[in-house]
This record gives sequence, C-alpha cells and structure tokens, in this order.
Amino acid sequence: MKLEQAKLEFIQSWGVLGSQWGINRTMAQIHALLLVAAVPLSAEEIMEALSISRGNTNMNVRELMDWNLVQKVIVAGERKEFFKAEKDIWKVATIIMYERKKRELDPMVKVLAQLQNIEGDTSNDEHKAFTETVGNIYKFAGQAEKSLSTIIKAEENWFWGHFLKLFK
Amino acid sequence: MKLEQAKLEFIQSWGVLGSQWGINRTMAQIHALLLVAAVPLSAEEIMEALSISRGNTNMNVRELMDWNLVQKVIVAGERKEFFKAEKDIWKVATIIMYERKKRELDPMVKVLAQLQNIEGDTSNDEHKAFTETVGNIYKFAGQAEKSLSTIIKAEENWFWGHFLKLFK
DNA sequence: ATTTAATTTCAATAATTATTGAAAGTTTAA
DNA sequence: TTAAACTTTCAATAATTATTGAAATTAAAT
Repeated sequence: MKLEQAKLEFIQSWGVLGSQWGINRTMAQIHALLLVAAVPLSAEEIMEALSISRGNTNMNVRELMDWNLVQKVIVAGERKEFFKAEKDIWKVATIIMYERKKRELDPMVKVLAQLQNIEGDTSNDEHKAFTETVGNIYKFAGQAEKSLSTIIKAEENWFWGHFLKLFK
Repeated sequence: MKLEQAKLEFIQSWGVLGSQWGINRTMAQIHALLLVAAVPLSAEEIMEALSISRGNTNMNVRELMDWNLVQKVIVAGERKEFFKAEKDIWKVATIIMYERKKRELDPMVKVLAQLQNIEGDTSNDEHKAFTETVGNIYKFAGQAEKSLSTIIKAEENWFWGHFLKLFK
C-alpha cells in the first residue's frame, strides 16, 4: 500500500472510531492527521488534507488543544501557527481517560452521591431495588476511579522519571 | 428526596452519560429504568415511564437485548412480554467493555494491521512517522486487549464459580 | 499608521441521527 | 378459523449536531 493511501485510511478509521465514542468525527480526523504527520501542520494544510472549512478546522483544533492532545507550535520566521499532536500513545490514552472521567463520569458520580438517601419506607421493594442498584454503581465508580488514578500516577512517574533524567 | 424523583434523575443522568459515549439517549434511559425497577416491566410501562413511542421502545429494547444487557421475561398467565436488566454492575461493565471492543475496537485493529506494511523508501521521514505511530497504536491495542481478556476471564470465573455452587 | 496576513466567531444551512405512528405481521385464545 | 392482543417495521418527520463561509477581530510587517 502507498503511504498516502495508508494515511487516508488511518484518518478515516480513526474518525469512525471517534464518532462511535461520542467524539466529533472531524476532531478525530484532525487528531489522526497530526498523529501521523512528520512535521507540525498549519490550519491551511489541515483544511486541504481533510477538505474542511477554515471555521471547522479552527473549532476542532482548539477543542483538541483543550484536551491537551494537540499543541500549537511557533516556527521562527513564519507568521502562521502550526499544530502537532502528542504522539506517545500511552500518554494519549491517559489523557483521554482522564479528561472523559473529569468531564463525564465525575458529574454522574456526583448525581449518584445525591441519590443515596431517599425518603420513605426502606423495606419497600421499589425502594430497595433503587438504593441497591444506585449504591452498587456508586461503589463501582469509586473502584474504577482508584484504578484509573493508579494508572495515571504510574504514567506520571514514568514521564517525570524520563524527564528528570535529562538533568542528571 | 422522593423515590420517584430520584428515579427520574437517575434515568436522566444515565441518558446524558450514554449520549456522551455514543449510546443513543433513549437506549440508555430504558436501561436505567430497568436497572432500578423492582420487577420486570412491559413495553407499555416503559413507554409510559419515559413518554416515548411504541416503535422507539421496541427498537431500543431489542438493541439492549442484542447487547445482553436486558432479557425478556415471560410471566405465566400474561400475554405480553416483560423486560428486566442485568443488575450486577460489574457484569454490566464487563458486557459493555466486551461488546464495544468487539464492535468498534476490533475493526480498527484490523485496519491497523493492514497499515503496517507500506511500500517505498523506509528512511523517508514521512514514512517513519507513519509506521512508528501506527505501529505503536497497534501494540498498545494488543496490550489493552490482553488486559481486557484478563478482566473478562476473571469475571467468567467468578460467574461460573457461583453458578456451579448451586449444584454442589 | 496602514496594510496585509492570519485567526476567530457565529448565524445560516447542511447532514446526521432519533422518533413517531400507523400499517403489516405475528402469536395466542376462544 | 377468526378475532383480539401484542410486536415489529419503516417511511415520514422532528430534533440534534456538524459545517460552512463571510464578517469581525487580532497580530504582524512595512
């Protein structure tokens, strides 16, 4: 397979995957494009490569920067901005897990906490079914949270370990 | 808080969470409704509780059954069908992880495998950037797959362990 | 200070996805 | 076998979400 075609297929598949997981397809495609780019790309180049408008490009690049998956790169002597993606895939996964937890799971857990104490007859079947299910989900979320923290801490250690090595 | 209101809030939040993760809001709401119901519910009751049409109810209940998150229950002497959700939350999580892996991640991994061998100059920067990123994602997916299998196997063991106990 | 280049915003519009509801199909009971 | 109860399907429509593109804004160069 030719490189250019392979890139297109990768971008396409990453876009499909993103949209199945609640991430806007264009955002996922820009991410994919930057993931396999050898050098940082300008807004123009992204527009061109994906056949999308300037506005769309701008919106989604900013969203990717919000997620810390993409960074702005300033090139000396160039007026326009360039963008590059975080390429360490383990780091990418960590960021995504952390951000989704923060944005989507945490609000749910907050609601679950509020739903723990219900007025009325505790021995009622309806009441029991509710508190048991909600209680279990809440406990499960707590466990999942711990596991995720462990993963993220391990990742941070790894990162700082490598980073600090530079100064030894 | 009153039980009925708590149920509504739970259903609402579960629906929002679902839609953020690429699951149709109604499907998530029906799931939530069945998760906190003390007894299996009929299509009528689901329609009523969520103010949705018969067609919508039917479609989404069937989808939930496809996912093995909901089962049909036949009640003696009743002509209509009832539905109940799997309530063991750890099992629910396992099912969701497994199904999403199968439906969404596996196809991506298949594509990644095909993209490993690219024609042309291997020493080219563009070429290197591509194969390195794609290769890393592929390896990462392999690792993730192993971890998930481990979790699912542990879960199966747990399940069969409990199940077999019944015959001892 | 003015021009030029680039970025950002957002109302209008397009594209996608979800929902309805009535007709067709199926199953059960009499 | 017929009628009633219930389920399924799917074309039409509604609701949501994404995208465009041109105007406004900001930043850089002359």
